[in-house]
Amino acid sequence: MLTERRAAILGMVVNEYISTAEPVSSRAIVARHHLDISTATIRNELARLEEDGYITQPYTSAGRVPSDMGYRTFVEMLMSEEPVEAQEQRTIEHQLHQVMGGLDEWLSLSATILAGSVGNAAVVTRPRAASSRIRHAQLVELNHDTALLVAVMDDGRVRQRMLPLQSPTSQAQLTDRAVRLNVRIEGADARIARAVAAELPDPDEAATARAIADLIDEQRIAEETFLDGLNAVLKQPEFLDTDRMLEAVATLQAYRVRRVLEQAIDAQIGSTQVVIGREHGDDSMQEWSMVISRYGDEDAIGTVAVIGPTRMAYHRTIPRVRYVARLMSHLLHEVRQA
Amino acid sequence: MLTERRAAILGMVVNEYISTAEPVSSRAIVARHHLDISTATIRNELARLEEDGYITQPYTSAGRVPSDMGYRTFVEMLMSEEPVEAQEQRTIEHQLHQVMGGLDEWLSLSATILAGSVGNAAVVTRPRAASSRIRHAQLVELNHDTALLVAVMDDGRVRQRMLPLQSPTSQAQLTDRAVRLNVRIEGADARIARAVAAELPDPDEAATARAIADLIDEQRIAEETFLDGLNAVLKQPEFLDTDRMLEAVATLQAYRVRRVLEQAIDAQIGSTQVVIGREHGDDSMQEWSMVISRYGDEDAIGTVAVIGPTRMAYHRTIPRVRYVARLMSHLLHEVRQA
DNA sequence: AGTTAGCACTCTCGACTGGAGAGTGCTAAT
DNA sequence: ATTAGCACTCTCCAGTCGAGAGTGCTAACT
Repeated sequence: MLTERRAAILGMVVNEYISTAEPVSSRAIVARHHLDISTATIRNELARLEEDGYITQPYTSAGRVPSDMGYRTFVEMLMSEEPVEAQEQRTIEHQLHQVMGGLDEWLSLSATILAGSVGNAAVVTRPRAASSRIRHAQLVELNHDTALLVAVMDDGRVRQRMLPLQSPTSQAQLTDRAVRLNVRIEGADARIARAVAAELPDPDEAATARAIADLIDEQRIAEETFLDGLNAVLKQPEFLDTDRMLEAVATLQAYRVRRVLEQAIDAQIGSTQVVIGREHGDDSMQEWSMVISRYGDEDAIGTVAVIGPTRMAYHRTIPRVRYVARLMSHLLHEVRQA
Repeated sequence: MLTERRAAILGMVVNEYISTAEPVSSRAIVARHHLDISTATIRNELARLEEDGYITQPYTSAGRVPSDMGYRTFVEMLMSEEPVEAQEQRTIEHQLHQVMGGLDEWLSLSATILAGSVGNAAVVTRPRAASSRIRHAQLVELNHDTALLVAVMDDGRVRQRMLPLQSPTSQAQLTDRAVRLNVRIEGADARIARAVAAELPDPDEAATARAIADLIDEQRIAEETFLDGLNAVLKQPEFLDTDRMLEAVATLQAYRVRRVLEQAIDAQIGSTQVVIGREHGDDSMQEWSMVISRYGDEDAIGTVAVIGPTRMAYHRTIPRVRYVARLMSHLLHEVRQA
């Protein structure tokens, strides 16, 4: 049973370990919090906490280190979130409004800002439309047997693909074809676009419509990720031997991270999910935690996440991830409102 | 004076050091090449080479390590390039033809392939048009006071930017405006686009033309880089303490690399440039070498480069960089031919 | 002249050792 | 239930030592 006092002590252990990265001793706890109980009492409680699996010792007679379960309890019951100060909010919003370039730049910048704010790596994925629709298509002549198909999607993103031409076609003819197609296909999702393609008598037009349908599908699936803050993570004391550092670089650049993001796909927008150490299925993620949040709306959903060692400042990270996710929902909304 | 024998010995030292990463001893040289002269003779020659600055000793009575000048001499006079085997060429071309996505995917994939092929990090930059021209512009309604301006450039790339509208404008009106503008502006570079803007009576149309001119400029300047192979470099023995590893990560992610690429801007297309250690102006690049090649044609030029420790397999890297650059020139040509 | 055997000398590197110090668990008293 | 006291464990660091690798120099040899 986790008595109130034991819970309090667990909280102190986690807090202390998060800030010092050193196993926490009974003496450190008493000294730091000016407690009126003795170190021996603390030691008894620590023994119980260890028995119950909340903390472990790296070796006999060293201080205590939180286990995954310890962190989990901390996150769910013990921690008090550190709000994002108005000052910091202004800084972040300001940086984010600097760039009026395009979606990708926003996303990349968001990852950078978030990573900087929490001192760990951050990942942002492109919003993926639940059901993507096309807003507008255009055909541009590239050479005598190829055209470029450019499609603007309803979330403001642009996709392109080369389109082989059966017969030489002038730019004027291409523009004409695009105009005709737009009338029929505007606002269509992939399924409707295919249906339209099937009805079109002209084979070239039909091929174009099918290509558009493909683009819509790709749009729905392609989930590019923007990662930043590698340097920041690698400076954490958990990686101060080379093997671990190499492993860390490999882990962060691998697909695994993406897979975890996909696992969290059922999370609610607005809510923030925390995955700690072994809670990832993946062995190579044992020593990592992720704080994940979704952004967007019913139609298009992306992911913001922070990745770092399990010894992570959850009480700072969680509100910051949530804040950035909310900000990005707003940004996305600004672009998408038709 | 660099006698013939001394040059040969220098070559052996460099080769040996490149493959073992250990200071090269007189005995190792004799043993490896079954020479008919004694280690003492080699030692005398090594002493002369050191006197002349081609090699150094990490500490008294250790083996010899090439200096920057030693590598330079090796690259220019001693090395024999290892050609890219037909088999490897096929593999690379095959991988590169897998993706028919878009320019960016090609570039990113090229960096990955090159990095894998030489076991070091690789950087590829987007081709930058010497003078960029627009091929086609399109306006798409986003909401009542914003439109999306989409411009297809003559190298097939697409740039976009949001365009504030003075007064509510329908999609039909926007399309109409785009058609009118295209007539005047197709094939224009930034300067011409500005001239057209100045002549247009309608303020909205003029604003659009100016925005197009800005996009053309951005296109010319924006030089996005694709980096891959971080893991590969970090596995090199020169980084097996954490400080150096961290430094390496920082160096590779910093702008410095980009600056060096810009320095090499006057290089001929087709030629390959090697910058070794202190030859970079930058102190933080002391221990790095780059093999740089340009690709493209008179109109649009990009850069391919490999970055690694000065102890780099130049004889393998140089032909591979050259080969990939040539390949990318072809690819670019395929897209650009109008 | 250039080459080479022989040898003393230098420097690194890994293994080993021996406290010092931090921290615990246990026992017995409060 | 709490606590003082103490023996015990384990890490970490600094110092030491010897083995080994490699050189430079000298003197003899071709």
